[in-house]
Amino acid sequence: MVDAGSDPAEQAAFLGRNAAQSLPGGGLARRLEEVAAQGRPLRVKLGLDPTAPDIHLGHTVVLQKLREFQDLGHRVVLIVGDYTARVGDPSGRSETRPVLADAEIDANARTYERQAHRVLRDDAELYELRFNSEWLDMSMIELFALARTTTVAQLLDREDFARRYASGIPISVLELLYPLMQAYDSVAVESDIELGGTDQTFNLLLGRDVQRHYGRPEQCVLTMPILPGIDGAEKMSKTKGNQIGIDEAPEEMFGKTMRLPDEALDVWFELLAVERPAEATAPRDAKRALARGIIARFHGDEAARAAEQHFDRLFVDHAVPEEVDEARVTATDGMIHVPAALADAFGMSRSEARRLVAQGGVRVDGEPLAADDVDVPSARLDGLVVQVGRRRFCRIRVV
RNA sequence: GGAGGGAUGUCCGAGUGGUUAAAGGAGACGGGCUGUAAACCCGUUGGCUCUGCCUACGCAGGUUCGAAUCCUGCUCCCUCCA
Repeated sequence: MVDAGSDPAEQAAFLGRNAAQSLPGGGLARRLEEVAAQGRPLRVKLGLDPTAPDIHLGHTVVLQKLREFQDLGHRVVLIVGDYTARVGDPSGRSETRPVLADAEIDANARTYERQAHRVLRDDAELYELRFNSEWLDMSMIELFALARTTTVAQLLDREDFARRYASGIPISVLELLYPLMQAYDSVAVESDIELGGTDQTFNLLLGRDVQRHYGRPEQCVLTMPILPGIDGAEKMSKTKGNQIGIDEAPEEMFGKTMRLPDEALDVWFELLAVERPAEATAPRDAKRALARGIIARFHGDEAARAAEQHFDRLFVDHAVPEEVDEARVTATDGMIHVPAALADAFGMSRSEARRLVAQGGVRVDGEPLAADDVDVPSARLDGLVVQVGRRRFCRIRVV
């Protein structure tokens, strides 16, 4: 498990080892001592807004940290922001988030909980799930009390708001309210410590102010660095399409990890807490180890091995994968209209299919189709695997 | 309430009556090189029944042989003043 003793100072050092910031300085250790004296575990809060339907590796950095708290016997309070999702966290945003429909939020919330459990321990003593609609669906009077705790100047002090305000990009009052709602979550669940990415620093710290206004003990704040996406540069996010979702197939995870730029290897190893191979290991092999580690966590060792084999088969041996999707296409007078067949098989437009063929990006049995292969005899494709680019495959079945 | 400015393709951003499916960049995709890395080179990037046709520059109308470009109304946004 975790090689940290029960001594508060040791625990604090262990928990803070790969964190970005622990605020206030020394606060975590003090709080650990307090609860130890009271003979209770810490209440460790994490809020997740169910805005995107899937949890990706970026989220797991913080979840993994929560898991470490659990492993030390502390209680995790996971808050699904079903209410705050109706506002949209403006953190790091340069523009207003689109608001989601209720049904969508509910579905996402369920997915989130299920996925979070792939990292967290589902032990009643160590885990508590709350929905913030439970307390945020408050009366105006209560909202007034909350709104009184914070000034506009405080809110506009936040970097992203300040930047938007300065450059004339709209900020809605609703967005201004967001940090207050998140802060109120802390009041409601009596959190001792709240986790989040570094982009959450302001919100997390505001939680302290608001708790103080409500006469509650102020939470400590632990922020984790932001995991870059598979482009190695920008924050991992579904919107940017640079994510690895924890529900993705092992083969996908392996391939995507292998595409990670070398420069990002260190951060990934550290933040995902995957064991690093020896110093001298070549980047390519280190990356393989990283990929195996990631897959082993979510799919198990066996899947990790299989994924690596699959990868070798495809990209080292340049062979066709064992299992490929099959598409049924119709032939007319024994001829197949290639753009139509490709469009159906790969979910692209016919124009796109034409372009790819013209560029030599479509292969059948390793042989590229020629630009004038628009209508071909069905025998040329029937039962064969068509490859588009380097990693898209589909078997064509004429019906 | 008043005055002014803005809305262009996935995104950013040119274009202010005529070879404009719309410069340029980013991203993405395909090819080459490779370690499915980076860097680099080449190409593509609205749709279709594809040497042509259709649809596109916030929405709806109008002027014109011809509009993303001009006019009218509407929607949304920004700035300043009250």
